[in-house]
Amino acid sequence: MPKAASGKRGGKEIKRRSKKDPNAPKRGLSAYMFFANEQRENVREENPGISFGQVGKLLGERWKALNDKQRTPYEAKAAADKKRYEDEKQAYNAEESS
DNA sequence: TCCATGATTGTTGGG
DNA sequence: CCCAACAATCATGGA
Repeated sequence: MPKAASGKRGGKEIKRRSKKDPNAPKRGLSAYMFFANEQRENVREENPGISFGQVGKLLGERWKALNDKQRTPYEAKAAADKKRYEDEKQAYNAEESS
């Protein structure tokens, strides 16, 4: 029964679905997004010519290689971005009432 | 009330 | 143009 295993996010069958809502209040970015934004340059700089597969995986590895304190700045960004989403959500809620 | 799921975010690089 | 691993997220809804 491939239906998630309770607490843990079960699988990895993720497939982005364009938009399903009218104004689609997109969520905020994730800490990893901000981390990638900065590391992408660094990682790619140390590995010039590597494909995304290498960068992507490598990126994720060092992402966790950081300490919670190091992720803080990224998480902070994610939190700020989330707020951004809240705003969209509000507009979405307001507009929703036709 | 609680859980789970879905939708989304961004990187690179290529078919 | 879209997807692919990588990670987080976290708000919403369905029971």
